[in-house]
Amino acid sequence: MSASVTFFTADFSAQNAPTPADTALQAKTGGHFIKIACSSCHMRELCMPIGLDAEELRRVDELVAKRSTVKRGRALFRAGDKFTALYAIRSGFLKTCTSSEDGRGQVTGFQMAGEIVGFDGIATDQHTCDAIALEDTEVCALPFERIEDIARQVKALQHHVHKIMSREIVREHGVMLLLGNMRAEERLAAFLLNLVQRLQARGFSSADLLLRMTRDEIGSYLGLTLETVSRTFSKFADDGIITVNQRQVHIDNLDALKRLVNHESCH
Amino acid sequence: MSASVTFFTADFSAQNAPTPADTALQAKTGGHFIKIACSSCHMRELCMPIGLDAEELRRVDELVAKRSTVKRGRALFRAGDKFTALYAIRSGFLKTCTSSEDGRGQVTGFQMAGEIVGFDGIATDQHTCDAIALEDTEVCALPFERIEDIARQVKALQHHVHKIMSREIVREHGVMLLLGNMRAEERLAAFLLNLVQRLQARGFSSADLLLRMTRDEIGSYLGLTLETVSRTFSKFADDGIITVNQRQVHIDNLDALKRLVNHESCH
DNA sequence: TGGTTTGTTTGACATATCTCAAGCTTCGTG
DNA sequence: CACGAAGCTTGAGATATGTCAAACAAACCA
Repeated sequence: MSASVTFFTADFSAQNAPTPADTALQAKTGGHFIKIACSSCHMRELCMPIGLDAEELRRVDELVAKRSTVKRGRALFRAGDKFTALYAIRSGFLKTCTSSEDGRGQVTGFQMAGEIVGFDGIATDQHTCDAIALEDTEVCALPFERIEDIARQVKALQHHVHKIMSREIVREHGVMLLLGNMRAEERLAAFLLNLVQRLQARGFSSADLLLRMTRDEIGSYLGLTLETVSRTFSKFADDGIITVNQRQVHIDNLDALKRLVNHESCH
Repeated sequence: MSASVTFFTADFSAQNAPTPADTALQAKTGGHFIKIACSSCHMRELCMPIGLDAEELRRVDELVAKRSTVKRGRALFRAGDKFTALYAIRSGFLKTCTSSEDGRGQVTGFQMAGEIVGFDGIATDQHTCDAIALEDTEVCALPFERIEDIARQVKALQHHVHKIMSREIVREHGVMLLLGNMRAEERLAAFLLNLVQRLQARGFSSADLLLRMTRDEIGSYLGLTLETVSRTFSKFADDGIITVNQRQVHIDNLDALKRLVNHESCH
């Protein structure tokens, strides 16, 4: 993955007609000029550094180059692509996955609105993983050179970028712990808890979730086969912990899930 | 882990007597004033951004606050400690490890000279993992606020910091792939190859290596038990791929190791 | 120097998860 | 609407790795 953390995104207000002075804040998308401004994005509280003054806000608003839509199944970028920008997810859902020379693949993360992808590309100026849309997804391209330019002027933005990358590193530590130490039930429980927690932070129900990914993709992320994922879902359902209807999952017993992750059940 | 990538470190030249003008470049360590300057560190090519002009070099030299030694078995920092600085490893060897609430631990990385640890702390201003010295280790403390201040002035340093954090993210993707997809032999082969590759970049033999960590620590990093690690070492030795004498490992057949990682042998 | 601790190796056995296979459901498309 | 493809579930059996145990080696310390 490249990031699964909140940042800043750009807002789309159809009623805002462009003016000549807006040039720096505009982007042509699908034949329409749209105003792009992080400061008015509804994802703002989730993503922006706080405490910016007016001047700083103005600068940060210049971050977004353009907004675009990635159709379900299509790639936002692929391993090997030249790295030019980070992408803030405005809506939708992505997975990021690496693959090794011999063809093994690994889903490294799932990203949702308010999160940023693309950090993997900075190291070598080339992306090292694919970012694939699991549903139609709107993203704002943030040219990385522009991010660096503005970060040199706006201290809060600079620190924000560092925090986000650090969070991504910490997140991956958590995944390593999961992959290295947990058993199938614990992994799936941790996965579900992480998803609902992130959805809840975005105002969604903390008990209902619609999985955007296949059992295979969950398995890849968790280091399990799709069959084990499926069986574990069934087991949780039998135990009355969740109700599963295809990709629709309802959490009936949150505490039981938490206990599973904390190892309090078995052994 | 916090980082396993090269950065900048400070050099220690005992013959350099301090002058009053040196104040900003000095640190008191063990009662002796020592001159600390990244620009003259023997790890420089490994770690510093290149192409700095004289003025930029001067600024970057102000990064290091102090140099200190961490005795084998002692912690450089621990999860929960307040985050104030990154640490450049001048010599020695570290491991970083996280642990979950229920007491499970996971070694997230091994770091050697020329690499930086501590990035995990930026996100929350607290470290989230322990950094433990596996042998007596010299580190340079780089106060993070100072890094950010100078990065705002020196573009090359700013980009360097971003690259290093990105590299760490990419490295962890690799570990995730290893933990999620590989079998014991492949994991250990990948581990050994990674170690010799990094040692080789530091001028050491590409065939001989002295493991600084226990079988248990290797196992934790690779998501295996120490017994499996031990057995796999024995298997490699039986197959004539390596020669093992305690922690001294000689690689007899590098290609065989590479083939193992690339899955070309089994299945 | 000897005794204790820590780390390593190896064996026997248990088991969680994988593999292979079949049947079923849902979704997309012509 | 029907067909095919893709995704999901479940079962039976195989196996890689974990667990437990014992013996050994090395390192450390009094």
